[in-house]
Amino acid sequence: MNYWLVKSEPESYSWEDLKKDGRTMWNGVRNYQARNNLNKMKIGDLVFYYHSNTGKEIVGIAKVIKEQYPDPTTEDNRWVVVDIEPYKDLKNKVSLEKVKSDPKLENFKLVTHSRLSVMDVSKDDFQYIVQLSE
DNA sequence: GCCAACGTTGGC
DNA sequence: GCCAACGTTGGC
Repeated sequence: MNYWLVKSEPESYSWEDLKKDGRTMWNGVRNYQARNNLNKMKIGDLVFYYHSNTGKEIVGIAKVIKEQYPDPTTEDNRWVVVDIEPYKDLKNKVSLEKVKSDPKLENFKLVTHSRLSVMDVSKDDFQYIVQLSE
């Protein structure tokens, strides 16, 4: 079981949209590092859902329900998608500000690789952030 | 809305 | 293979 974090601008597709839809295809990734992470996702993996730009906070946890397949929104076969569904709301959202100010999370990729849109999260960090949200 | 950081592209 | 130019992301 692995843990991940994906970013989305709530203006284009928010956590609420995902809950309304029940599931979604995570398309639009056009970055190799992010794509490589999509490739590694397995059914059942848990994924933090982060709102970038507006909110700048982790708002929920999604679950991988379909592993990588070619992105149908492009002819370019380099890119893949996965399907996710909402798994859990975070009781208390965890803001970027909080993540940044927490010395335990100084190596969290959200801070150190701020432009990466799909990143892996260590089990320790995942559990720690879940704790922060309770 | 600006701009820094970073990734990609293409000319040489 | 280098690097300048350009495009995109995301915090502020």
